[in-house]
Amino acid sequence: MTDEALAFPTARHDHAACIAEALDRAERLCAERGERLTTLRRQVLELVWSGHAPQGAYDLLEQLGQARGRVAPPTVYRALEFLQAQGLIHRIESLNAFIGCPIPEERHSGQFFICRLCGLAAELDVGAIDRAIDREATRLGFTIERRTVELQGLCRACREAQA
Amino acid sequence: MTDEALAFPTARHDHAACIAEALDRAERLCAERGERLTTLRRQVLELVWSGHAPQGAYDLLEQLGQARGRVAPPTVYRALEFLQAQGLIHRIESLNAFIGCPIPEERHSGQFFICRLCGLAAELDVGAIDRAIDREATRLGFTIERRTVELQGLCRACREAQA
DNA sequence: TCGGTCATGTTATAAAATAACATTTGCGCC
DNA sequence: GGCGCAAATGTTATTTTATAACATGACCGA
Ligand SMILES: [Zn+2]
Ligand SMILES: [Zn+2]
Ligand SMILES: [Zn+2]
Ligand SMILES: [Zn+2]
Repeated sequence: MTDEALAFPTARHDHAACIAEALDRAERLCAERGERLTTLRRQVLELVWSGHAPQGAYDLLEQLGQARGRVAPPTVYRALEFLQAQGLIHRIESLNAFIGCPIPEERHSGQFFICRLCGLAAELDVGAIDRAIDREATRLGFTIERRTVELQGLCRACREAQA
Repeated sequence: MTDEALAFPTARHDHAACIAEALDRAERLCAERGERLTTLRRQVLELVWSGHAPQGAYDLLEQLGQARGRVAPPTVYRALEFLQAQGLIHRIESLNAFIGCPIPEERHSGQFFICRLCGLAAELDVGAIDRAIDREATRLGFTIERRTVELQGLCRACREAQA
């Protein structure tokens, strides 16, 4: 993150700072809420934040295995469930994968732009998109509880590299 | 469908007509395109259209097993792949399920409003939503290839029944 | 330090999807 | 009609993703 939260992650930004900031915010948030960000949960969050590309649960599982020996699926899934409940990560439905949330303080669903070449994903929270959806829901009499907005394609860098 | 295409399916509409129309349009479309809507594919499409709730691949597999004995997963998945390629069905990512498309003639992604109580799903193609997303993509320099917009919650009927 | 709750470990299994190869079917061509 | 190819389906095995159920351990207040 570090300032480019809610934009497409640039190729060369200080990602160590992203990770550090994400972990700090997670600590603060959990403290405020009286929730326990245990070592395991913190490790999983750190792994999710290892890049700006969504991470699969079994990738995380394997990486986690390096840090601690032998880890079973429920270990990772439970941590992911906690992190999701706290709004610290989002699940990308179209990829069966997870990504860190740059603005965990506010509850939201976000819109995800995901590049199929470099794998990077940008989370945005564009009011205009939400409002267009809300208007339609109102017209239908539909009460929205959960939103999934995922756009896949090519990011600017990858499209330019293509040509 | 039968007229209420792109609206929330009403509790008591002539669903037999929906199915018949969907199958007719599929026949016509495939004929136009020189594609083969085989018996198997037609059966799977009919099963997907058995209601307006998204159907899981293994549900379809089981139902298909009634018509023909012993069916293996690839059989159903291949039919679903074909139907998707022809735009006759959409995959609902957040449910790992499939639903019939009411307007298969036009290529589109659609927005899905899915009720968590009755399970019904409405496909809409709201220009305002697409445009709001497109504007953001342009701003980012992102080229969209595939859209996933799924809203889950309560339909009007279920919300009213709740109260 | 006791007792309860929440977190994690462990084992097994369910659910969803695909790979790889064999067989059959449909269809144009002779 | 019979031949040969390509597409569709069958078959078997396996991969990937996710959860159920129960055991053990850590933390925290009384
Ligand atoms: Zn970063
Ligand atoms: Zn977010
Ligand atoms: Zn109907
Ligand atoms: Zn559609």
